[in-house]
Amino acid sequence: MAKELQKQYNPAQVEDRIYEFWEKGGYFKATPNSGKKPYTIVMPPPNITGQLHMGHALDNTLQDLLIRWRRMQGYEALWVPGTDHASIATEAKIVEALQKEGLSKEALGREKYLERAWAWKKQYGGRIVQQLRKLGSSCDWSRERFTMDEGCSKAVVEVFNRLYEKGLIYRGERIINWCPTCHTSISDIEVEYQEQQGHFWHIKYPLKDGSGYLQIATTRPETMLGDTAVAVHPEDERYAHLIGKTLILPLVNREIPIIADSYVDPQFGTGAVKITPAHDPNDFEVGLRHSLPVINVMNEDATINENGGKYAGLNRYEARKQIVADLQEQGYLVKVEDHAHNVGTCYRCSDTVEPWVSKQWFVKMKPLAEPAIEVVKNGTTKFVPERFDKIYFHWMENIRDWCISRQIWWGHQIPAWYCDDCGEVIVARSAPDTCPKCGSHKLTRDQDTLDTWFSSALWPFSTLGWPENTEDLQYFYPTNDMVTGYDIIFFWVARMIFSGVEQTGKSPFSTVFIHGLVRDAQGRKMSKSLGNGIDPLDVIKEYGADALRFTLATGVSPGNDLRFVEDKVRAARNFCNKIWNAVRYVLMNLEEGDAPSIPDTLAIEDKWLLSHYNRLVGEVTENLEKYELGIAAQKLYDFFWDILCDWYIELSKSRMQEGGESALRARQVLLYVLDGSLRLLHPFMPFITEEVWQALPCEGETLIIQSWPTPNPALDFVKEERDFNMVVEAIRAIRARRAELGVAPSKKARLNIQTDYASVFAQGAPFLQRLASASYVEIGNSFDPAGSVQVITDAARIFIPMAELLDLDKERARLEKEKAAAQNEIASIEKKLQNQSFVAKAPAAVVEAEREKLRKASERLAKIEESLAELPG
RNA sequence: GGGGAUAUAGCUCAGCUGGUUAGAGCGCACGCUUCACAUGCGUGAGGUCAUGGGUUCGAGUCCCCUUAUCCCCACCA
Repeated sequence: MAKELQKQYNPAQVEDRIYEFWEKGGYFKATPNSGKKPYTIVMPPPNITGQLHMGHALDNTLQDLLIRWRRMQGYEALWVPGTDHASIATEAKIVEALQKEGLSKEALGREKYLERAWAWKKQYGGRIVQQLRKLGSSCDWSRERFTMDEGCSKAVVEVFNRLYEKGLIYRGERIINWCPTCHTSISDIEVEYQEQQGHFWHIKYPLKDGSGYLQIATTRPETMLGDTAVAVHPEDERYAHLIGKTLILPLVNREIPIIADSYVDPQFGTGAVKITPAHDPNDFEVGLRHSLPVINVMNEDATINENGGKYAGLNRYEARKQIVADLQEQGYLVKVEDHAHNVGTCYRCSDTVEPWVSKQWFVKMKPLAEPAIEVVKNGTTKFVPERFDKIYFHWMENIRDWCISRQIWWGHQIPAWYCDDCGEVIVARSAPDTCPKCGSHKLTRDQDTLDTWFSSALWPFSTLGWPENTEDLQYFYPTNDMVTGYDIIFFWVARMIFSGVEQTGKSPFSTVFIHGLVRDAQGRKMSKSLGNGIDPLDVIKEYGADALRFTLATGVSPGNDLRFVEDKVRAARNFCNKIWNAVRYVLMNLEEGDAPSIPDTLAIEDKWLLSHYNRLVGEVTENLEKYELGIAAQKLYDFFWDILCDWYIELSKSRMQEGGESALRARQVLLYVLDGSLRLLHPFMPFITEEVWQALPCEGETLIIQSWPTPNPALDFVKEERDFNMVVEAIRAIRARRAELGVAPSKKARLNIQTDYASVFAQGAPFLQRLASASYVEIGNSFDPAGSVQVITDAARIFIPMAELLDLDKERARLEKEKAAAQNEIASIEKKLQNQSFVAKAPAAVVEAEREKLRKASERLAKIEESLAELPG
């Protein structure tokens, strides 16, 4: 960079080159048993179907920030990257691609289909991984994994077998959520409920003995084809005499009993509920309690099957229409009401999900949930922010069995075989060739695959080599931080915790750092259908990856959503430019042999800067430890821009011009503070800090592995910091006064300073000249106020001889105003200090701070009064 | 039905375990071709910290009520 010295930072010329430098240099690689303490993050694997979106950008920025920080702190920092096969989403894409060629997966056959799928994965699976590099993600790519690679697949088979052996996986005919479009079962959490405007149909079912009717109400009349009972509440007096009697199901003419079950709410509807065990989860339960037959009336594509008699073949909506029409015609329909109700939809395709009875595999959750609750209760694993543990507990405590089988082909095929001869079920780690029960060789493997989250649940340890007891696993597991969005706590985090605890005996991570969703400027969720998504790659192209990262990391408080506002990115880009130019300034003044160091002799402003810097080091580190990344970033920004650039660099200019020892020392201090600041900024903005750091005469080849600064008590120059603040305050006050009077900055003026801190102001004199337009600075005990504009600070009275601008009346009015303000301040502090309980109960430091404030305000007031008294006229 | 979040300057948001004269960026006004940066510099205007109570020597910060917006869970057919 030194040669070019462009005025503006151009990220496009830097980022790819720096990334390659790091990757080729092997700086992202972690080595087990290096003698350092391990620090591990396992990346939430993005779907191979996906493209990088803002959510990924946020998630990975936070992870990279933590990894880079810990790496610099001297940990053996490992960030494991990888991708997820995303069973349903990927299958949908492949099927779609096949359709375009006029093919179907059935026509192709499973084997050929899977070949196509793998080819597809090969072609697109690397895309998002490349995009992650653009962000600056410093993952150990040599350890990149895929949920369907050999190792992860082995882990899946192992876990399935273990759980089966323990009786925690079972196969059964249950009611599940069926998506007719995706053509598979989905788990309870994959169903999203949407409120829809529907109807409430009141239908009368005739009693078999001809003594009348029982009226029921339903939102889904088509399911009556599968009714096997009508239920009433056992204590409902209206219906007590009917319990045990038989009804004739209209249209179908099936005889069904009237049963009593407390599930029925007598207040709701008619107080009588049609029971369809095959098509409603609650009815299914009722059916079990009363041993009712289960009559499935639907096909996989949600058309009515042969059990639906004349309605067979109709889709669910046509069937509903027809049935309602027939009921009306035959006089069974009593009335129709409007009724808003929630309809379950598929979280992938949004089609209406059908509760449907079928044979599926399930994980028994209760025994797994208990220890998983325990590790969060006892603090082994913590949520940041804490409030998410409540959500976690609530879900875990009310968990139902997990349906894990999916009727699709892309994924981990279930390691279960069925004997064609005796029907024996064999779950095994590898394909068996004989049936252990009957000896038959005719075995057929289960056609289903596992829920994609089944393999994701094992991700923190399967990626480290489990079930083998690898070096990586021993050293890096359990991992430290899991960084993910709150939307995925149930799908993933909870399942990783119970899987980790069950399989490895350890919770997979100590902290779950939860972030929110990235929304658009109006606060709407970014989505394809709204077309309001902002492509992070576009942002990187326009503003640079560092600007994007800084934007995402600042103003983000844990767990809260954040709005993506382009103005913020622009501000971050400007900050990059500020860093660039600060370094450029130093390089322009650099002389042979300069290096970062703390000279033995320090000027007051050097100490002022170093003291600020030293405090920053401590605070930023503390903020990061508490996951307050946004606060840390804000502090770095303020320090760099305000303290370092606006003040120190400006102050240093006089010294640079003078040259000599003083200039040398200024350069050393500047280099020292820049070196440290760039280290602190590196996790937030890795590219520019690396680029610029390498151009500085700092020791070492690359910033990425430099040590993280630690506070140095020798740099706490409390007195000098306070003293120099008097000069800063004076400069500000003079500038303000001049601006108020409309004096052009180019118009220099003499400053006569009356102060009790003569030596401090003597040291500050050159700065008053440079930064407060002083032509000459004189420090003395008293000055003739005549013809002078006055500026009063806590520490000084400053006389600016500008007779032509002096309006005595205005001057007096202004001084009176300042006097009143000072008096008010003093009064309020005195009131506090006179309050005995304040002095007694407040911490000593707080009381002392109040006294200090009072002292300063009093000094100022005295000066104002003096000025007023001296005012001529 | 249950739980949670948010409400601070025109806009977007900080404000950690209670003690600041309540902050930042953008925007706005005024002034600057100051030899790192106009993606800049200086100065300034702008806030009853949603309402009402309470705890406390002291509350934007803790507790309760109310209002508004948003989210999650449950899913009475």
